[in-house]
Amino acid sequence: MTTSTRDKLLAIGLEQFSQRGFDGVSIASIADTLGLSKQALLHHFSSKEKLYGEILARISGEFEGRVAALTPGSDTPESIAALLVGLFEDSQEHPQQTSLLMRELLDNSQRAQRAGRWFLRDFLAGLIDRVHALPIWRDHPRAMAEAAAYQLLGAVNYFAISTVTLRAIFGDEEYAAMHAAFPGQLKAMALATLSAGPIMDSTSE
Amino acid sequence: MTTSTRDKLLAIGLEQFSQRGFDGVSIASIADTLGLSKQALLHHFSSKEKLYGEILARISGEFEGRVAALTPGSDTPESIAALLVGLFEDSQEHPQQTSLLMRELLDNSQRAQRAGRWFLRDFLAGLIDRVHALPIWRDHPRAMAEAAAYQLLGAVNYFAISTVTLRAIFGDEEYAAMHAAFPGQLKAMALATLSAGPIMDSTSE
DNA sequence: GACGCTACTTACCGATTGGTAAGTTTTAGC
DNA sequence: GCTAAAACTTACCAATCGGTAAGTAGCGTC
Repeated sequence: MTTSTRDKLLAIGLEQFSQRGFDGVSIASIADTLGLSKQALLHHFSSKEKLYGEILARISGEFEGRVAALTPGSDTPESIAALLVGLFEDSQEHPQQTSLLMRELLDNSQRAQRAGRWFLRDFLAGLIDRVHALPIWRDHPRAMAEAAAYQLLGAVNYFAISTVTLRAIFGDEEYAAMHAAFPGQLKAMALATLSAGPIMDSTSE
Repeated sequence: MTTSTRDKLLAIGLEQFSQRGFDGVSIASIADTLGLSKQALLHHFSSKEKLYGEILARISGEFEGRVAALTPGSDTPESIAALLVGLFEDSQEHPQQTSLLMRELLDNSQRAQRAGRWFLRDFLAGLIDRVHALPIWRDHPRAMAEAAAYQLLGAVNYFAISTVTLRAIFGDEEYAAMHAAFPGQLKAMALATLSAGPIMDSTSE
């Protein structure tokens, strides 16, 4: 059960980057946590960007892997709702990864555009495909399935990064109750939305 | 229509902080954009934290003000759905503010906890109250209304910060279609969720 | 036991950071 | 038109940033 220094650096990097962001963390801080000099870190990763890039590549890989594992064959509102609940559980098990990906979303105009790395792309396309393949959605514009899928995704991810704030606002007990109610409500919302199908809104903006 | 230097600094600070975060922006960069020295900035705001704090205080104030203005009297699923659509439109009109508040949510364990500033608190409590006051929700635990309200809020805010990424993934046309479909789908999802009421889920985790 | 490789260390670098000190220009009030 | 405050400037500072250079300690291999 000996973890390599390299892996420890990746783990601590994820922890610190997820909490304070790329610019908020110095490589010296990461190395210090392990009792190493920052040059020890630079020995394993030639630059700060490389370290961050590898952390990001790993978690987007894990993310896609977990999502692929969750995917069953048939497509019903129930199966997609179950996938979203699975996604919620994932986000709770890996809060640091969820936070880092959210930061990446906020920073996208700079880092990801340059790196050409869009971790969301394949996953999102798959999710939307499955919604759009449902009988009720099939004959309407794909954009409606996109909007609905992204709304459901947002419901999950926004909650996942709000733990600290919600605990502070509501207190531990109330937060625990909210957390317990979340998957059931999520399932209900997903089912209601997906079963109802797209709505041609008459009130335009 | 002469804007004071102070206000210009606040505006540019918001722009830059929302894009690159607190640690990603130097006060020199903000001052430079106005063609001023960084000490000119420090003349108006005694420190970087003070500048950031005032930006945050202003937008959370504006945010609460706009929400308060949106609030009608009666409470129906329709009125709450309309409020959420209004919130969506707000988030599109003020993307920088939405991004900064999202960053604040991610950083909460450090900055806001120290400052004791919880911009979400009153707004969230109000939103939840209104959901929980609906006849279908009234007799069930408040935690269920909390979960549902936060899910709907997440659907709005997550989309609002994803503009750059979604444009890059889907292209401008597809994004425009998705954007156009969003408010209608949001309204549908809110209506379906709020009208259905809380669901006592039999499948526990 | 010289070899090379991996895993580090100390020493150092220029650039940038937030912030202080002290002065100068501009504006407004009387 | 003197005065004082407000709005700046240049000069400077210690600390920290990411990164380079040049080692050194340990370790298996032949």
